[in-house]
Amino acid sequence: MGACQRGRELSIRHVPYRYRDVMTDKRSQRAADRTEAIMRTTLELGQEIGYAKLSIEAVAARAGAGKHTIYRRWPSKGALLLDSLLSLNEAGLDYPDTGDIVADLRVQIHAAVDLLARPPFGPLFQALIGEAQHEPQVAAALNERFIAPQADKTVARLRAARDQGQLSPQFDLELAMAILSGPLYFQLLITQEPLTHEYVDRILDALFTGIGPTQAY
Amino acid sequence: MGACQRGRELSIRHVPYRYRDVMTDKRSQRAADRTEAIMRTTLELGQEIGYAKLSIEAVAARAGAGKHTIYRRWPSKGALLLDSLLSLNEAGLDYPDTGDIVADLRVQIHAAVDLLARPPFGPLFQALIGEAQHEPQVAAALNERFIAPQADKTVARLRAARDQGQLSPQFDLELAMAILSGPLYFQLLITQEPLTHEYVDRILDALFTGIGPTQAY
DNA sequence: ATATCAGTACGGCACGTGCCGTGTCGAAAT
DNA sequence: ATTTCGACACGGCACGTGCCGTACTGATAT
Repeated sequence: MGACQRGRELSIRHVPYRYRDVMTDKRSQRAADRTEAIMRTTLELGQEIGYAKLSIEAVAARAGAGKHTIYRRWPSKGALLLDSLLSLNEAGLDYPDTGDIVADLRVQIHAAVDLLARPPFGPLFQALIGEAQHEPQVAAALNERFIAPQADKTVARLRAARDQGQLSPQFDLELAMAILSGPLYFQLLITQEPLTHEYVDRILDALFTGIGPTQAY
Repeated sequence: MGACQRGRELSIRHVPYRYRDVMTDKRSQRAADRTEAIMRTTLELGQEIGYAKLSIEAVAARAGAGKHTIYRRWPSKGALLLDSLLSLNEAGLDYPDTGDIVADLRVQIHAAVDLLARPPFGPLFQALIGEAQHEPQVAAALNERFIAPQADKTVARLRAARDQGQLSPQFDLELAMAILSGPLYFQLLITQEPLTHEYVDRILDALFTGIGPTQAY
């Protein structure tokens, strides 16, 4: 604990300033390669033995890296795993706007569910959310870099539908997003029953039968 | 170390522990007292230093108990904390049926939120849900002994309302429970914004404006 | 010459497990 | 009725293990 307490913005990773934007010089390139190798190894090992048994020592050993190299960049196991998971998704997912709000939400949420609740990365995501419950820094980074962007896209799609008159002008976009997402995380984290596309569809059907454009809500 | 190594018979001192003894004889009563003292200490220490820093060694030390006594009864820190938290709520909470489904749900959910998201026990509950993400046994126990009973009460109240004609006969009770509960856990575990009564009310208003008795859903 | 690296060693902490001697109990023997 | 005994859980202690996070080394690359 307590490595690098200096507030470095919202980023969890400790990237020296000179590595920030300039990927052109060879030194930065080397560092980036090592960083990527470490993250790849983290995902490998994590899938093999699970988050609980995953240790930084083991990652360093398999990656052929020194522990110091890892601690230089990440303050905790959670931060390392978060970066590793997000490195696969840096571009983010793009979602359609076909004009059919329910169909588009379905595509969007199905994709999120596949990423979050299915192998190979679902179990690691789930464990990371667990870790966030007693590591505020991990919680903040997870929110900012994964949850919020995903939520923003959902809200944006809902807003477009409202602007097109498919939803009531009083429709509360943020609340609707929470009502759509909540049951999925409830199923994933609390009841821990399988989170299927069919379940997503049932929720969408239930909600949009009741909150269609003709409803006051 | 090797003081008394002579002539010890090979008797097995530690016979497998039978978990639930009959509480009639004094021996069992003493054991129950010890158990309660350990759980009380667990909650004390947990509130002071948080779940992450809570160690079984520290609990044993403060409770004046041996580590063995703890390991004899609980397989993990999570199991110990779960028992400790639930020991306060053994009776469970009773909820009203005034005939007004929305008002009754509000009372019910407000009480659950107060327990789950407010000091003194909210943070510990939250950490325990986190632990459940990488300890399946904790997850199962948490579900069986806290989540499911709470959900059952919500479903029961919804069923009564449906039987009284306040909800459509096609109303899916389980799904509605998940849609009611989900956003709360989403707020608690994912966005980690404050979980207020006002937020609960907004969700209830939003949902029951849309899913009243005249709706097909 | 400078900086980063892998490798290694270290102190610290909590884990989970042995064994010790003690105290309390109920049952059997005296 | 008193004593003796075995069964059992207990607090305490020490052990070996595993991982933590840090510090130092010499090699390597620019």
